[in-house]
Amino acid sequence: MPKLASAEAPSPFRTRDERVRDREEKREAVLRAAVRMFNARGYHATSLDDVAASLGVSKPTIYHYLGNKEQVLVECVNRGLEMLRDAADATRAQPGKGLDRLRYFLLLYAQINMDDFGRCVIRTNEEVLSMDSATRFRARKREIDLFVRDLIGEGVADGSIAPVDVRFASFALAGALNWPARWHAPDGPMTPAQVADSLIAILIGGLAPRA
Amino acid sequence: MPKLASAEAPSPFRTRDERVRDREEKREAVLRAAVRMFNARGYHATSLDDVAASLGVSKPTIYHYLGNKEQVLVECVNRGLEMLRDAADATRAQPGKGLDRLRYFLLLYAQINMDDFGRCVIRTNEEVLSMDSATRFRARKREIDLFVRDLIGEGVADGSIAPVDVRFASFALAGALNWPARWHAPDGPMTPAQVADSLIAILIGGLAPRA
DNA sequence: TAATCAATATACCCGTGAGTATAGAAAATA
DNA sequence: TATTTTCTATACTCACGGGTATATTGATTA
Repeated sequence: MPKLASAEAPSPFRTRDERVRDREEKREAVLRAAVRMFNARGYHATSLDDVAASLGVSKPTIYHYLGNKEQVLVECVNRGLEMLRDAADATRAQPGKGLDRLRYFLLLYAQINMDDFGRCVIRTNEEVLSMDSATRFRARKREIDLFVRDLIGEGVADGSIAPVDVRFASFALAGALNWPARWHAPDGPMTPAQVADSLIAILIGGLAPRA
Repeated sequence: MPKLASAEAPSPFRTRDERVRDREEKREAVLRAAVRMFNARGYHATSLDDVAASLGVSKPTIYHYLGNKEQVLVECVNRGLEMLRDAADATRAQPGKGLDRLRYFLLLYAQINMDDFGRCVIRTNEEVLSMDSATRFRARKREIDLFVRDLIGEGVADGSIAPVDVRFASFALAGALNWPARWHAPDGPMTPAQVADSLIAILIGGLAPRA
C-alpha cells in the first residue's frame, strides 16, 4: 500500500533524486534569468541583485548556487557553446556535398545565435572575462570557426562551393549570421528559422545576378 | 618688422585662433584616447581616470573639455557616424549601376568599421546610452541602413543585382562587414582595404559556384 | 531527540569609479 | 597693475554593486 502512492499525488516529501533535480532546476532558473538580463542590458550593467530580484529571491541565494558573477556568465556562455558543439556533431553525421553540409550547419548556427544562450556567446566579449576564462572561451569559439573552414574547404574541394578564400568566407558567414544576435527580436514576426533561411540564401547565392 | 616674424619661429604667444585650435586639439586627443580604451576594454570597464592617466593628465581635465562620461562616448560615436555619412554622400555623387555604387559604398563602410571611431559605432550598444542619446543613435544608424537598402533596390531595379530580399540583403551585408570591428587587429598584416575587398568579393559572388 | 546540513534572508563591508568643490598658476584683458 | 578667464591638480563625496558574516528555519541523519 505505501508503495502504490508513489505516482499518485505529488508528495511534498522529496526523495534524494528529486532534491538533486530541484537544485538543478533552480540553478538553471538563475542562469536563464541572468542570461536574459545580460543580453538585454549587458553584463556590466546587470547586477546580481537585479537578477535575484527578478526571481523573487535575494543575492546570497545566487551565490549559493553559483560561485560568483563571472561564473554565472561563464555558465551561460558554456550553454551556448554546448549547443554549437552539438550542432557541429550533428553536421558531421550528415551526408551530402560540402555545400549541403555547410548549409545544414549554418542553419543551426544562425538559429542558435537567436537563442538566449547563443546570443550570449556572441555578445560576450572576452575583455570582460578573467584571462583564464577568456582563453578557454577563445579556444572553443576557434573550434567552431575551424569547423566551418573545414566545411568550406570540403565544398571547394568537391566543387560544390566556388574557389573562395576559406578564411574570409568563414568570417563573412560568421559576421552575417552573428548579427541577428543583436537585432533579432525574439517576439518579432519572423521566426529564427525564417531569418536563418533568408540570410543563408543570400550568402550562398551572392548579390550579383546569376548569368 | 614685427609683422614678418609671424611665420618664422613658432612664437610661444598664441593668438586667439591658435588658442581655439589648441583647445580643439586637446579635446580631440581626449576622444582618441578614450575611444581606443573603450574599444579595447569596453565602455563600462574603462574609467575616466584611466583615460586621463593615459594622457598624463587628471580626471577633472577631461571634465573641463567634455561634460561627462556618456558625452565622451557620444562624441566618439558621432565621429564614426559622421564618417559614415560622408561615405554615403560620396556614394551619392558616384556614377554607375546599382551594384557598382553599392560596392563603392561597402568598401568605405567596411574600412570605417576598422577605424577607431567606426569600431566604436559598432561596438557601442544602445543599452549603455541614455534613452535620449540612444534614440538619436538608432536614428542615425537607421539612416545608413536605409541608404544601403536604397542602393540594393536600385541594383535590383537596373538588373545589376539579383532579385534578393532587400531587407535581408542589407542585414547580411551589414553583419559581415561589421564583424571586422571585433576581430580585425589594426596592427595585423592585412590592411583594412584588403580585408574589405576580400569580404565584399565573397558577398557579391556568393558561395555557390557560378554556372 | 540531538546534531547536522541545505536553503534562504538580513545586514553588513569595501573597492571602484563618476562626478565635484576648491585652489592655484598662467595668460589675457581692462 | 588689477581683474578676470582658462586650464589643471588635489582631494573629496557618494552611490552602486560584488561579495560575505551570520542568523534562521526546516528537513535529514545519527
